[in-house]
Amino acid sequence: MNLSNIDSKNHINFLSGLSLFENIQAVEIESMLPQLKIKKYQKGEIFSFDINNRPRLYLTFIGQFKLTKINERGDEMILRVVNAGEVISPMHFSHYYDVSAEFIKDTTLLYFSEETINKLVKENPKFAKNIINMLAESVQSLMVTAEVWRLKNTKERLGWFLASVNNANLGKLPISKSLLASYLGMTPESLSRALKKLSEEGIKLENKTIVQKTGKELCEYCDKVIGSDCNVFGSHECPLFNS
Amino acid sequence: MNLSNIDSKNHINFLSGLSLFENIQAVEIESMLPQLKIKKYQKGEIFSFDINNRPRLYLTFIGQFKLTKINERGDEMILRVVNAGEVISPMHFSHYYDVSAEFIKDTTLLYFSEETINKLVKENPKFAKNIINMLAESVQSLMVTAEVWRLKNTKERLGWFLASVNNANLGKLPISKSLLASYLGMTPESLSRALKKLSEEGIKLENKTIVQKTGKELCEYCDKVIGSDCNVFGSHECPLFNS
DNA sequence: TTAAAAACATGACCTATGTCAAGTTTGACT
DNA sequence: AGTCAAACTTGACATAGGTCATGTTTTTAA
Repeated sequence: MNLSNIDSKNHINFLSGLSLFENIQAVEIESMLPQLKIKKYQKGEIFSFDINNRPRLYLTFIGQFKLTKINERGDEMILRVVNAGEVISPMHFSHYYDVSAEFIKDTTLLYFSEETINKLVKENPKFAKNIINMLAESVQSLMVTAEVWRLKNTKERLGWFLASVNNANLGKLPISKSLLASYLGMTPESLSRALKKLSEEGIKLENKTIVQKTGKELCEYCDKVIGSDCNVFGSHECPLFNS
Repeated sequence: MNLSNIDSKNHINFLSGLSLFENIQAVEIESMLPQLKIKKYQKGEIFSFDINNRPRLYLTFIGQFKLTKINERGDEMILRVVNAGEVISPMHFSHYYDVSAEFIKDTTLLYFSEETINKLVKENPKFAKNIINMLAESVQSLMVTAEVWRLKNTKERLGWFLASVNNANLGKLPISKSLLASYLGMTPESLSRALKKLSEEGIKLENKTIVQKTGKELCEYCDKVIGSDCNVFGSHECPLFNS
């Protein structure tokens, strides 16, 4: 796909807003544009990161998709829900690891090839640092996810997710309930029941928005990683530092 | 702790054998030694990666420990079992993430401070690439672990672990059964029962060593990521490519 | 070599969460 | 506005795997 001037401007703006391009000068980003490829996907489409299109780094320009693994029995695990502005780099996965993207909304992905990224890492220590930060964040988020799955029951998992949404997304649920259930590793039925229990504690969902009775109920489900986005984090009001 | 000449030699040999120092010249490694610190721990000791000693990168010179998270109820999750020659970099974790190391054997850790590592990343693109590879491996291994926990039952989890040990470690179990149970997210009782089911399929543990009836039984539990270490991987004998 | 402790195995029972089936609500498209 | 499909809820029931109690084997230490 050829890029018009307007597209180029848009892409430069988009890229320079990403933390992956923090401290990278505009001229330098501009010089990368010829290597930038674009691909559009429709809602519902499935795209497999196989040997031909895994060794890349993808940037979500517009849209939303889920990164999933499916086993022989057909059980699905959602590794991550990727939103506009987020990056995934299957080029850093094992050569033999199969993952698929299933698009939740119409989506436009931008991507660079592995060589382009590796060249940049070699030539620009700041970019290397940004890649390192991105991977470190993936590690962190996977460790937290593992913990949530392993040590929390359904109600706690849901509470944890709502607490994180409340901090990061102003209480607006970014995904549907059934997708959320799958992401949290439970059935929609269990999510429904968990929500019922939470509503007894004063935590409700009204029209995809989180509503708390006093506004503090979700604090019980917060942790230090998601809490660092909260405006009372670390203060005397924050239960995480008062026990 | 001061380092003798002999220690220095040992450490240089040790470091240059790590994939983290691949393609790094011996002189360069030598120049880093003044920044290298050493700490010894005894079996059973617990060490918390808190604010004072998290911003580092640790290299396991001798010994074995488990990286764990514990929740309020006291349930423990093993994130990783770290063996001699392996690296962990809590400096790349979130500022607020608490993890502990519990030493399974007497252990000697070497470490560099965050500044030392970051300086090296800045100055040496090859080292930056090695750090990126290390983090990418962490991401990969956490994704696989998540999949194992989420999509496999106890028997399959154990089978998967035995298959990976069989490929990577010549069939010798590197940890005790109760530690393994905890690592696989089940109770020792469940592991015992899972082992019983596997023995009906011709897979047994004799004196911490895996014994298979025909030698192919574990292939059923293999996947493409752990299989890439196997000597029949990808050939017509390999069930992963024959279905 | 033996005693004590730790690790492991086995059975009975319990519980969280999955499955299935039958509604009910919501939302998208004429 | 009305229709249909999808999303969600609720109840009855099933089951994998946890808990607890007891017995056996292995390891450690004197």
